[in-house]
Amino acid sequence: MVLTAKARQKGRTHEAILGSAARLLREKGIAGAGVADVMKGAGLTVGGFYAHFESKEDLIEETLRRASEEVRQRLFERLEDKPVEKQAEVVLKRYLSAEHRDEFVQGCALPAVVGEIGTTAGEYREVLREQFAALSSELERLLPASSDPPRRYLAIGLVALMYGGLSLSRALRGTPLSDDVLRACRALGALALRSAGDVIGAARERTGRKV
Amino acid sequence: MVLTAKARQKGRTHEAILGSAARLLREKGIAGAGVADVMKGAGLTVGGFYAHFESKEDLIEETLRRASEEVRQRLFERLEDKPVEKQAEVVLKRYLSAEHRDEFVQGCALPAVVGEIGTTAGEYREVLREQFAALSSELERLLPASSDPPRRYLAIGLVALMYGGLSLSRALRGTPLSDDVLRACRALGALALRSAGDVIGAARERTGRKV
DNA sequence: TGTACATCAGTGAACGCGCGTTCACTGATGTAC
DNA sequence: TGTACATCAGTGAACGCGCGTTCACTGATGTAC
Repeated sequence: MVLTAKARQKGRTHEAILGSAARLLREKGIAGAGVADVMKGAGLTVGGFYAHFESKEDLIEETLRRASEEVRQRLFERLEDKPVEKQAEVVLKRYLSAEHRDEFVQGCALPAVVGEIGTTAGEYREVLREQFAALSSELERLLPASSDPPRRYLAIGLVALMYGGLSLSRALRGTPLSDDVLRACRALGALALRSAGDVIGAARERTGRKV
Repeated sequence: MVLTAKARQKGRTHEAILGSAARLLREKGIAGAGVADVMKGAGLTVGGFYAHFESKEDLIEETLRRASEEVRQRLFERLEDKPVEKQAEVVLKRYLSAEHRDEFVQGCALPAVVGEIGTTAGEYREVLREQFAALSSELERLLPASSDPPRRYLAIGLVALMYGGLSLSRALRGTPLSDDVLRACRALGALALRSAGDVIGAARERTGRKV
């Protein structure tokens, strides 16, 4: 027997803690997601926490990785239904939707953590770097070939636009500006995608070959 | 005598506290800017704080307003030297420069506060709304007439891009991605500005009149 | 102008509170014989 | 299979610490006569 009943139960509890942490993290940020609250959200008491994680820092790192991966998966799923040249825009619209802004349980956690990572010693900088890179390179694969800006930069810029828009929209929740920000970012993103495509088209016309 | 020496001294101290608070706020965020530290930075001790501000919340509101106004002023100064059609891009480049990213003393405070405003009860939402609106409408005045997206939305989107880029770049400080993010956002912004201009040009050609 | 009192910016210790972490303990599960 | 012991996930109170705020106090400045 590789896994005893006890070990299986521990695994389930571990997941429950991570789930509770992800929810609180998105809603209240790193500092706002207290260990006692996280455990309460998983139906447990504080003391048991350290049987599962070395420290709060450890929990946050694992939660960030897990949550980012989930969001990324949901963001890029079922794209085959859409025409290739529209797929990037679909991702943009999913991310910059009012539903995603209001979705604390499953939504993107970046808006709740980037500021804190920037202002504190930055223990989580590496996790952010790796998750940001994963997001932008997955988006890059949906972009048309482009030379100005290069495809990689276009992807990075779009992710920054998406993050900035969602972040501000969440912070402005309840005011009319909140929806305006989402709309504006969708429009700006679409304009950039269209233009990058056009540049390709124009270049192709001029040079008579693929770029 | 309208202002006694004592009152003048108090005014100077008030400014010193605000200056110290602005510095700490940009560097460490709202939660990280402790009242005792702020007072120490102004060469004072904790207790005196409440002769100047009702509460920490009061201090942060005043600091946010003051700091945003200063940044806005610096961002839009000496633009007359530049050709009209380049002014918006100059603002973008100033905001998304490596110098601005590293500038804690005078740089933009938004990256340090937006996340916290989004995740806490949001006492500062109104201040953010008003400062965000001021920034985007000042930028709007530098943009070419545009109908898709409308000029106002273009401005809002660009501010979100600027904020997102600076925010991520600061959080990724020290990694190569940090510079890439700035570069990518500058390129994306420039592309959008160019394209919005082109759309106008194209529409003008088609319709034979000003749009 | 001089004197006696009032004001109040600023001091520094103390307060209550919430946080991350520790710790002695419990009891169900797992292991050894 | 049954029994005695070991393990360890989870409990809940307690710890130290940093925070925002309060408070009795000081002493220089301002006011009234």
